[in-house]
Order: sequence, then structure tokens, then C-alpha cells
Amino acid sequence: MARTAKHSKQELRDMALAAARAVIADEGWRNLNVRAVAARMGYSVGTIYNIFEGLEELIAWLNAETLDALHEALAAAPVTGRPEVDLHALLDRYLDFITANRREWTMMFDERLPEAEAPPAWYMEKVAQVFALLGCMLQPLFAPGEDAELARAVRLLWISLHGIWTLDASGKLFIVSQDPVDKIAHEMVDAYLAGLTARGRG
Amino acid sequence: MARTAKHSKQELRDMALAAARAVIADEGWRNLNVRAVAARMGYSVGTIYNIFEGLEELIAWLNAETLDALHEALAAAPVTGRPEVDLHALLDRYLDFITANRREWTMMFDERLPEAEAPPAWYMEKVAQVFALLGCMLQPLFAPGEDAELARAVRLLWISLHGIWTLDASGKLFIVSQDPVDKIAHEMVDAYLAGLTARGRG
DNA sequence: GGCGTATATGAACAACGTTCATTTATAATC
DNA sequence: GATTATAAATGAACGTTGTTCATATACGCC
Repeated sequence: MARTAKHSKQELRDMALAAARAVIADEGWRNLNVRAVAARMGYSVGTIYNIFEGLEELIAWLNAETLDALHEALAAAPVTGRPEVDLHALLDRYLDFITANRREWTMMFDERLPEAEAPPAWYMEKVAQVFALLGCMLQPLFAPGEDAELARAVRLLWISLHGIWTLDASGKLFIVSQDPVDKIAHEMVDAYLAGLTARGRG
Repeated sequence: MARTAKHSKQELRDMALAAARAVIADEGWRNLNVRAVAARMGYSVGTIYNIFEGLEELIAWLNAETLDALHEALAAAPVTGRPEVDLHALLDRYLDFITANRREWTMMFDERLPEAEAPPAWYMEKVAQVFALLGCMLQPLFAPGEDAELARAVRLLWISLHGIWTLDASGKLFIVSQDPVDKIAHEMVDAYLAGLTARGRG
């Protein structure tokens, strides 16, 4: 007893996200706005607000998809048990992903939560997934009982790489170095491995 | 033969920056806008555009001042020649500065340049100053001819810390760890020193 | 007093996110 | 088939942005 929907809620969400992605591809993420997304998907502004709470939520979902795609790209990385091999292989996948998804990648680092607001739970889960990957690869460098040390090492390595990603995404990496992001990232991993292996022997 | 200025160009700039700082302090950096700044300094919107190219430039100057203040806070750090002491001491100043200038600090990491636009030269110089400080402190760990290695180590350490700062500024550090920023940062320095000292012995 | 000019203004514009009263289209009912 | 209830979709309108620029202002100089 009501007007039938042309598309289901889920379809609309997917259409909106696809439209947003198209806008980003064509006009850059700075030109991503509600009206552009609505026009692209052939709906009106109001429809976007029937689907999402607002633009911020739409962008959050976009970033979620990007994070998922990243994890998918990383998950297939082989784990040989030799950290120095595995980490660099993982890193190459990371870098390939960045190259292939430059604008989405940049956008991910742009979400800045209002003061004293917590990110949603799913965000933390997705980050934890990447942590888990690193954990597997660093595992061989730690004795069975050293779970805390392993966790700490994973955190620090992740944060260090995060430093590279944010500089790269904001276009300021070259302030720090003339080297390409690939080289710096691999150096970073080497520096970390040096510290960790020394720990084992020290 | 013209209307006399109430304030010189430089005075106006200073007034505008002070007004902006007041807005940030009172209403948060998200509520920083041209009209608010103009109202605070007792001038009209148009005047802001007589002084600055636009809001972005005003914010850029604010960030420049913040960077200067940071460097001033760091420059007084003692250099004893023992890296493990000096770096932690420097870090404490860093952390004190962040605590004392939380909002300005957060704002610094928000400037995201349009694609393919280079940051101004003075920005790079100011960053180089901090690099120089780190270079002095790490110097003892390197042999006289190892300038390239020293420079590389400085870059990597700086980037790693940058990873902490961006996570902290965006309110997402706790996703990575429940520990406070202080602890993580000091751990980071220790991890780096471990790798570097191992290098010397290895 | 009148003139010229640097200084300062603020109305007006375009673009934005967002709201919500209204319209539209359909399934159910008669 | 006409009526009706209701979910779906709309888009005009609002408030807030950054920015522009024709205009108003106030002063030194003649």
C-alpha cells in the first residue's frame, strides 16, 4: 500500500558510493559533494539523506570500502616465516594499492573527527585486521611468551608506516626526503627489523 | 594625500592572527572562519582580504607561528652527547608543547594541499630546523663519514614520530593503543635507538 | 573647501550541507 | 475503476561558508 522503491535501500547505498567514487575519479575528492553524488546516481539531494545521515557518513562508508579493499589486497600476502621477506612483500602490496587508489587513499586520511568523538567500532576492527597481519609476520622474532612485546612492536611499526602514509597522502613526503615513498617505506621496515633482531641477540 | 591607516599592514596581520587564535581558543578550530576573525579584531570581512590572500593563507601563517613556537620550545633542549638521554629529553619538550597547544597542534595537521601543489619554502625550512636538532642528537651514533646514514636515520625517526602526532591530533591514537601518547613516543625512540646502536655493533 | 587616494566597508554572489513540506507512485481496499 | 493510505522521492529554501568588488570613508595636500 505504498509507492514501490525503484531500488532497495542497499542498492541505493551502493549506487551512491559508486557515484561518489566516480565523482572522485573525475573531479577529485575536493569536489565531492552531495549534489554531485545525487546527480550522478540520477536521484535528488534529499534521497541521499534518506540513505545516509549526511555527507560525512557517506564518506565514512567510502573510507570503509577503501579499508576493506586494502585488507583484501594485503591478506593474500604469503607468510613464509621469515619476517624480513614477508614484511617487504606485504609492503609491496601496500604500495601497489596506494598507487592504484591514490585519491581514495588520500581521502582516507582526511577524516578528522570532531573533538572528543570516538570512531565507530568497525573502524577499529578493520585496523585490527591489518595489525593481525603484521603480527603474523613479526611472530618469528619473538619467543612464545613475549606476546606483549610482539604487540608493542606491531603497534610501533604500524604507526611508523602511518607516518609515511599521511605525509604521502598530504603531498608533503618530499619535504622530508627526495626519495620515493617505496624506498622510504622499505627503509623503515629495515630499520625496524634491525632493532628487533638486535633485541633477540642482545 | 590619502586616508591614514589605523594600523600598519604588519599590525593588521598580527591582530588577525591573534584574533584567529582567540577564536580557536574560545570556539575550537572548526569554528574558525573569516567573519569570526574579522569581528574579533574589530574590522570587516573585506579587510582580511586586504591583508591575506584568503583564509587558507591566514591559517598557513597561524601554522607557521605554531611551528616557530615548537622550534623555540625544542631548541633549548640540552645536547649532552648521549643520544638515549638527549632524545628522550627532546621528546618531553615535544610532548609538553603538544599539551600546551593542543588545538593549534591539531590544526597544523589539517592543512591538506590541493593536488600537485607544493608547500611554501619557509615550511620546508622550519621542518629542516627540527631535523637539524635530531641530527645533532643522533650524531654520536655515527662515524664521521656516515653522513648519509645519519640523515637517513633522522628522516625515519622524524617520520615515525610524525605518525604518532597525526594519530594523536586526529584523535585516533587510542585505536592503536590504550597507552598515552607520551609512553608510545618514548617507546618509539627506544625502538629506534635499539636499531641504531645494534648497527654500530653489528 | 575641494581633490585625490589609500583604507575600509559590507552587500551580494556562488557553493556548500542540510531540512522538510510537498509531490508522486503504487498496493490495498472498496 | 475510483479511492485511499503510505512509502519513496523530490527540490525549493535556509543558514553558513569563502570570496569579490563597487562603494563609502577619512585624511594629506593644494
